[in-house]
Amino acid sequence: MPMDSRLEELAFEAAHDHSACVREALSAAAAICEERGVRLTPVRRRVLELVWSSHQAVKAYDLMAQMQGEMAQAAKPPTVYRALDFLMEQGLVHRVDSLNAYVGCPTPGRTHREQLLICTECGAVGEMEDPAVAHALGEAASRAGFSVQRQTVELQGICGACQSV
Amino acid sequence: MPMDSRLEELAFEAAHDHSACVREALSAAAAICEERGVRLTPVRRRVLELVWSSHQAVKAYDLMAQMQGEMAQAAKPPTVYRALDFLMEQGLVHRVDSLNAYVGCPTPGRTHREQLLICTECGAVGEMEDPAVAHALGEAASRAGFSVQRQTVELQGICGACQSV
DNA sequence: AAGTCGAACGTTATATTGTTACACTGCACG
DNA sequence: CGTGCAGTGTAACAATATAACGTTCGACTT
Repeated sequence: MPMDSRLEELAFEAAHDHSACVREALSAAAAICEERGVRLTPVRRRVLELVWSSHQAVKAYDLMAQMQGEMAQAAKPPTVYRALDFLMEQGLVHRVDSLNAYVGCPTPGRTHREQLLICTECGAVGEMEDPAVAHALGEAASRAGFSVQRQTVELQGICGACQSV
Repeated sequence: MPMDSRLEELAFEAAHDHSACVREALSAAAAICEERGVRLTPVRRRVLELVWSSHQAVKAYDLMAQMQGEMAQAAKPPTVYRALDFLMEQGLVHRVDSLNAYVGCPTPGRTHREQLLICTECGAVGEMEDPAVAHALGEAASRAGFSVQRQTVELQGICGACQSV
């Protein structure tokens, strides 16, 4: 089994080697930043690592709390928000609007119009990019005379793993 | 022309008799609450009226500011949030997650899975309920083994009126 | 008529989330 | 060497939302 790219299917798999997810996300991020000539600084890298500490969406202030003590000084809000802004610009992290929280992108490196799946039971956040959804949204919007720039699609429900409990 | 139900098409129409929108929204709300045996109290009615003061999404604290002086005492956060919670439960108002703001529902009275259209130019928020979108989302989610309970679909872009400027 | 109950609202305080403004540092580049 | 700029540190604050508890008032019971 190759090491890459089942990342997007793992969010709802109860037991998996999550440390591999983190390693893969960090190394993909490093490669992407390298290629783009932007800097994955220690602060940014640490925030990304903490966002990836689980498949659940993470709150900005929880990141701050976890970074207390490990930086020279305590991490203040701007530090964390700036890192998150950078990571979102690079497509490495998504903001989950319905939760005011942040989740690592399992398929960074290409821009996409993802749809998020949020399990209300276990809190895990998965991601899909369904062409039929994209197409239907585009069609419907254009019938309404509306030109779409960005989209927020978040489905709340129960993931497969939680259904079979 | 009947008085009812073009409400959902008016959000992006530059010039229309908006006072008619407000009247219609309020009378529909009164009828719905009557029928359901729930109370559209003065506070709730006033909040709904203010939410409908335009087709743009309204911030909770702006509602409070507008209600200063007109209530016996100043409107405090719980007053406004409770009214908004009630109006959302009754499907009279939607929360726009990507804006932390609230907008009147143009087609209350039936529950639905709406998709919001948010114009980044004029700020107007329209709403559609496209069966193909609903179907595509349902299909894609169920292929992912995910059982959907609620959905947040918000498209940011430019409305027809703003495109033709 | 008096008692009781619950929904709605008022009040105070606080929690949570995010931004502004400005200072400092260190490295890339001339 | 300067000089500029990206990144970070710091302090203050703004914006959004909730918790906890008290008060009012009308419907219903007795």
